[in-house]
Order: sequence, then C-alpha cells, then structure tokens
Amino acid sequence: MPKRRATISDVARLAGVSIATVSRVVNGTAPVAEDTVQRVREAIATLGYTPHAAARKLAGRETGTLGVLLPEVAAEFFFPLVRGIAEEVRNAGYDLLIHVASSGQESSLSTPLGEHNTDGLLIFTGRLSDEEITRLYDAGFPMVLLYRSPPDDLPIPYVMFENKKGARALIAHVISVHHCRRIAFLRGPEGNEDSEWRERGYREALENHGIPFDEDLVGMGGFDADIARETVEHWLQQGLDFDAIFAGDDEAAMGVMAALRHAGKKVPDEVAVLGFDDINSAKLMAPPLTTVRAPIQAAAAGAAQALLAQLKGEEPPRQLRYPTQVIIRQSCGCD
Amino acid sequence: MPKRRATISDVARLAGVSIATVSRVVNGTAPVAEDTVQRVREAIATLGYTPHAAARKLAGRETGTLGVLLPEVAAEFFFPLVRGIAEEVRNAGYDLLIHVASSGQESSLSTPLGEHNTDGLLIFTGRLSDEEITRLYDAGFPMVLLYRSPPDDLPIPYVMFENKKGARALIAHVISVHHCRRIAFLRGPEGNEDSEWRERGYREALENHGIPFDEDLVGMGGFDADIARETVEHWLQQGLDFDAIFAGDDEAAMGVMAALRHAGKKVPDEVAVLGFDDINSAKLMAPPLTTVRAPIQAAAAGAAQALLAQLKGEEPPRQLRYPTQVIIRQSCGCD
DNA sequence: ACGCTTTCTGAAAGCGTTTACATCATACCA
DNA sequence: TGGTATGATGTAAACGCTTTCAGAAAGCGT
Repeated sequence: MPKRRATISDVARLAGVSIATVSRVVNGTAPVAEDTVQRVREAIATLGYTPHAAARKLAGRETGTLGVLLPEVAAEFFFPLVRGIAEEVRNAGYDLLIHVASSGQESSLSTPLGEHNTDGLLIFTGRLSDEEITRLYDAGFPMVLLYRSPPDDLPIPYVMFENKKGARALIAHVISVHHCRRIAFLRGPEGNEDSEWRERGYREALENHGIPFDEDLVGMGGFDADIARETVEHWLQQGLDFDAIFAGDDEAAMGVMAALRHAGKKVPDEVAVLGFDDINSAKLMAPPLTTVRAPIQAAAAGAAQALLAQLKGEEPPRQLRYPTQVIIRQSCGCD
Repeated sequence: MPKRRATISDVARLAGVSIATVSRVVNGTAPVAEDTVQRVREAIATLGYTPHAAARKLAGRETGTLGVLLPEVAAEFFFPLVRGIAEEVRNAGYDLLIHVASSGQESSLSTPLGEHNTDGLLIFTGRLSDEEITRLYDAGFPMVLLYRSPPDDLPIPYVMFENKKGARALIAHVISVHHCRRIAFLRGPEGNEDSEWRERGYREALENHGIPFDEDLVGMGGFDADIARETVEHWLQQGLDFDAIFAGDDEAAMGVMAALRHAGKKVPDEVAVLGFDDINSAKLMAPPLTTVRAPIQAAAAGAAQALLAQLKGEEPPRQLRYPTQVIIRQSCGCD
C-alpha cells in the first residue's frame, strides 16, 4: 500500500511556484532566482520528492540509460565485462541497465530495454537473433555487438579479441617448446564466434608445424567447466591419446584439470592444459593455468565508448579488435 | 538518426480504429471483434510498432518490472543468485532489471530503479544505506533484502542462510575428525552479516571443543581470492602456526589454496582448507573443497517469491532462513 | 523617462499510453 | 415486443514531466 508519491506539482504548490520552475531547479536547465531555488529545494526535501523516471522519459527525448543484454549463462569473465562497461557509461552520465536472459526465452527484446526505453544497447553474443538486430538497425537504434559480428555485414560496431592470433601463438608454444603433438581442442558453445576463431588459430598452428588435424581430438567444452570435464572423462575412458588439451576458455580448463586430476593424470607432466581469457582464477589453479589474456574489461569499456560515440552522433569505429597475449604459467609445462 | 517510431496512434489510423482499441488488442484487456484484431495486428506488423514502455508506466499504475540492486564486486555465486531470481520473476510475468553499482558511488538509488520505476526491489547487502532503505520502507515500497537484516528492525522481509549452524558444523568436523586445533578464520568484507554469523559459528565450535579463541588466527579474507591469498601469504611469512583455515567463503578458499601451494604447504596434509557456499568451482579445486552448501539459487528464488507476494498484497514472511549443509570433500583431509 | 536587454517565472502544449465512461448494436428473456 | 444484459468500439481524461512561448520585472545607457 504505497502512499501516493509526491509529484512535481506537490512540490510546486508547497514552494509556491509553478511546476516549470521546479523542473528547472531540478534539472538546472535555466536560471532561477537564488531564494526560489532555496524554497524549491526545501519543498523537495520535506516532501521526499523523487522525479518519476517514466514521465521524464516520456516528456524528454532521451532516456539517459543504456542497456546491456546478456545471455543466461554467464561465466566469471562476466564481471570485468560489466565493470568495464559500467565505468564508461557512468562517467558519461548515463545509467546502466542489465538484462539477463532467463532460460527458454531467447533472442527477444523484452519490454524494459531497447528502443524507447534505452538510448542504446550493448548486445552480447547470442542474445538477439539476426532478425531482431537487423530490425533495430533499420530503426536506427544505436547498438554495439559484443563478441559477435553483425548479421548481413551491417555496419554495426562490434568488439572482438584477436582470438585466432592468440590461440595460434598458444598452441605454437606447446608444440615448439613442449613438443606436444596430440593436442585436443574443446569447442565453445554452438555458433560462438570466439570459439570459431580460436579453433582456426589452433588449426593454423598445427598446420604450421606439420601436424595433421584430427577430428577425434576435438570435443565439446561449451566454455563450461562441467561440460568440459565430462568430455575429457569420456575421452579418458575410451583411452584417447593426447598430450595437451586446449580447453577453449579458462572455465573449461578448470573442468579439464579436474577430470585429469581425478584420473590420476599429472598436469603438466602427462598432459598440458591450456585456457583462454585469463580470468581471475586462472592464476589460482593447480597448477596455474597457461592461457591467453583477453583484455575483457578494456574491450567492454571500448564497446561502451563506441556506443556513447554513436549517441553523440559521431561515427564509431566499425570494428574494435583487441589484442591478446599468451600468458605462460605452469600448466603447459613451463617453469 | 532514428526515424520517429510508430506510436499507437499510427497503428490506430492505419487500422482504422481508435487508439483504445489498439491498446485493447495489444493488452487483451477487453473483447475485440476478430476481424478488428486482425486489422490491428497487421497494422502493428507493417509499422513495426513497439509500445513505449515509459508511456505505459506513466499511464498504468504498475511498471511490470522488478529491480535487483547488486554491489560492484560480484563473485561467482552471483549467477545462481540471478538465475534463481530471474526465473521466479519471469514466471510471474515481470521483467527483471539488474543494476550493478559502479565503484565510488555507493548506497544511492539511481534514476532507473526503485520507486516509480520498478514495482519492487531486491536489495543485496551493502547496496543501499540504512537511511535509504528506511525511506523506501516508509514510502511503502515493496522490497526484499538479500543477506542482510533490515535496519531498525523494520519488518522488511529478508533472506539469509543458516550461516552459524553451517560454520559450526564445519569447524566441528575438522576438530573432531581431523583433530585440528589451530584453525584460522578469514573474515568477509567489513560489516557483512554472513561473515559475522559464520564467525559466530566458528567461535561456538571452538568453544564447544574447549579451544580458546585466538584473535591472531583471524584475518581479512574479504570473500575474495586475492585478498585471502595475501593474508595467508603474510601469515606464512611471519610463521604463524595453523593446521586449518576456514576461508569464510569459497572464493577466498581458492586464494588460500593458491597461497599454501605456492609456499609448498600440502593441503590437506599440513593444512586443511574450508570454504563456504559450495560454488561451482569448489568441487573442481585441487583438492576438491570441503565447504558448506548454501542453496543460493533457492534462496534467491525465495526472495523473489517474497517480493512477488508483497506485490499481490499478501503478507510475506518476515524472514527466510535457508538451511545449509556441510559438504565433505578432500580439502579437510577426508577420503 | 524611454527603449532594450537580461533574468526570472508561469501557462500550456505535448510525450504515448491506459482506462473509465459513454454509445450503439445485437441478442436474449419473459 | 419491450427491457435488459452483453459485445464492440470510440472519446477523453489522466499519468508526471519537459519545454516552448510569452510576459513581468529589473538593469542600464541615453
């Protein structure tokens, strides 16, 4: 039973001014006499007035808020991501609303975000269907894609990492330094572009070193510890032979290590384990994980900047490609 | 340069009906003739009409969306939390908006959430100041507190785990089964209620077994791997003697293990490590972590239900206390 | 004292919906 | 056959705010 909230009119009445004046002191959009400001401020305070955001949006043209669309599954790297975005957005004076998909319903815009309700959108891989994205694009709605390229080559800005290059360098390391020859690869979720590029890097490295690609050495990791673990356990059971596993990402690597440990396989002596992302726990694993650092927070901040730029009418970069860097720790056999 | 979006009037004009009728077919709030429905549907489709959420909120009384206020730092257990909430909320036909605090600004309600803009709020520990919470309460705003009790004993529903009981049982286990005597404890963030209760459980267990509490064995873990790691490294450096570490939560436990491993201390042979929460990676650690399972997702779902109940005018439970369960794995010395 | 700015303020027109309230057929019952 | 529910639709009044437009008051140069 919420009591009716104070509205701008209530404030105006109490302060003995018009609602226009109240609006002006609240927003500082026009000069107001000092004592009037005082009275209005007091009135606001005693009434505990808070502007009604919906009304504001309706009246003004901009909503002052940006939306982020995230998929249901979210891994550890979600945080640097959100943090990177949040900081940029906040600095620019916008608010940030995050919408997490719930299982089942996928790829649809829900009421509170998008179009009328936010000034722009940061869209994570897989959150929206190509059609939906195209529709928004056609409507001239500002957005930036995270870790996926736009459908139909639409000129929508997007951020990506140098997945291929990083993966290639990582694999090259275990081949040339640790003489691994049977290197398994765990794919990410179906259709994930990051995973596709990592796989290409993996294949290129093999090719460069004259190692034939073996489909048997590729399995599903899903960028998920449990899935990766299952796959590796399955492999172990059927006696698949490998001397290294590139888990696709760090989460999966964690699952891989657990499976190996459980089976009594020594990491890295018997099997090298490789990740991708360099999430916070990578350095805490046993042994510390050799991986590829993806500047997640920086990329997220870049994405936010690109969105903000669009909002200001500037031409944002078509593509933001962030460099990756191999981080050698112990899970590959170094040290 | 977004083209002007289609409004309800555009649809009405194209379909040759009044805006009221359009509204009715959109919301299904009143019977409309079948062929009229058809015409309106078509008009909506050809115009690509999407209702303006702000206008809707302004006009109707409810916003149809619930807000979640999260602190800046968010750990792995954030996900089950969000998932639990999201599912309940979605099932009830509400939308969910998550607002993540950005560093610096704390405990303040930002424009897009709260009061006029959501019908209710789920508030995480530390996100809002007592004053702010009290103000919202006074305004009759529906909310549920996560992992903290209400200020001034206000009758605001809140969810908590049986922290004390779980911690007590956990510590009792290492004392009686593994004969640990010098058990260190890592506190969570300043003022965190979960941490306080866990500490009480820890102390009670000590007391029950006649072990004197030693302030030197208590340090800061911050529910954070890096902080915990530093503390333990510091302890190790100054030669502090302990045979077990209760890390406060699982994240911290991960840091503890890393510090111990780095120093060449065997877990669990030389030092037992204990966590709390049973996050996904707990079972993947080396060795798998003995911890206390907190039904995070269930608790979150319960919180959401309590909020929804309030919205329906029902009397929600004052407090939701979720049971915890000791999960014995290997880091304590079992197996 | 006169015009001209400059400052401050109010009236009122939207913004895109929802939702009484009213209207008008049409159908049903006695 | 008159009377009354019932169904389908339109009219118009909110909802709480921003903003344009104009007007009043005040300052200033001549």
